[in-house]
Amino acid sequence: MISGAVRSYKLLSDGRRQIGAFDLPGDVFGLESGATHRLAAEAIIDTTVRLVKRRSLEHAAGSDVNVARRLWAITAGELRHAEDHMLLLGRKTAMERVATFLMEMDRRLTVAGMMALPMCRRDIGDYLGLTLETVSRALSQLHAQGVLGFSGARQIQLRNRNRLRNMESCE
Amino acid sequence: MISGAVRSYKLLSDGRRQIGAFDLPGDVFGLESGATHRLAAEAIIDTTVRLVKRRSLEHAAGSDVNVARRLWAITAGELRHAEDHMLLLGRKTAMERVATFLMEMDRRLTVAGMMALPMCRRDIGDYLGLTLETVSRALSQLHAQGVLGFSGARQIQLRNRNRLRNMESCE
DNA sequence: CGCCGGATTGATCAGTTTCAAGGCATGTGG
DNA sequence: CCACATGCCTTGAAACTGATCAATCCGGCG
Repeated sequence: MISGAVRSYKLLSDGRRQIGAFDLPGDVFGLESGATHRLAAEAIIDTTVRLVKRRSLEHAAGSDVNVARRLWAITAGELRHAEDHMLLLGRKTAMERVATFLMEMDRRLTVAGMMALPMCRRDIGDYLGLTLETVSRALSQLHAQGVLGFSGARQIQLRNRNRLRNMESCE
Repeated sequence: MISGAVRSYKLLSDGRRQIGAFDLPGDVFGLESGATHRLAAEAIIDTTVRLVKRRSLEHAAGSDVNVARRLWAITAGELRHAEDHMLLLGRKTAMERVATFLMEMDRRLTVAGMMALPMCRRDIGDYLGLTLETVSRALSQLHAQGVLGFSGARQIQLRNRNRLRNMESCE
């Protein structure tokens, strides 16, 4: 992916949604070993992606061991993320989830001390297995504690990363 | 894996546990593309596994394209399972989780109409992001409804798979 | 027979969701 | 330039689901 932001998700028949990952510039997504699509993907904001045909990938993987290794490594990286995320969804509290989310996004998209979130509160909730209200309340609480500052709802500055790291409840 | 049953899990520092997968005979587990271990794995019952050295795998993958493809496919299969499980953990109700669990185990270990669960209620809870009490209550309720029968707490016979499939709340 | 770990069941509690109201920014048309 | 509509976000109160705490129960085994 070149620029923008994408959400990859699954839906239940009644509309409940679980976002499995947010894809940001530099990420590879939609990669598949088998035949069928696993997750739906949508751009959240204006997005530019680089398309690679399955055919040409298979060809390259078949002829070059390093390409094959690289493809495997990408899938393994996604699996690692999914395993971390299962721990979050199954066992963390709402505040721990939001803290973990902020640390992840800080790592991936903070520039010059500011983090510009491309997604709305509902998307964050569907990523963390929470409602948008619970996400909003957690962010408000962190703001009240001085852990973060806002410049508009989606422009966030982390003021106390240590505090946040403690709230994450890591392995 | 030859025989037995294994649980693969992650722990939080305070002991909360999330089981990412149960591995049963025929499954490959512990496969890794990078260097480090991602999940801890423990046998639940007496278990026999076939060990393969990382070194020899890497060698085989480097020289044989089909082996490389197969390794990638195994990791991709684990990713697919993790994505389904994130949907369960993030968005399904307790009863839907238990129903999904029963359908999965039915597929993987029912023989002659009986399913012999190798894991205790706590393990099931830690797999489904629930407490052991909630799992027990859901199973009791299904028993009362005639959806399943017990012969001892871990010997289960599914009597109404259609009903169970409806409770699963699939995609 | 009596012990022991695992399982069930009951009562209460707490965290998150749900429902509802209102606020704030952005954009559009008069 | 202002009035107003719209989408997103915040906040409050009530309701609910699943967690916690606690008491048995059951089955296998020494």
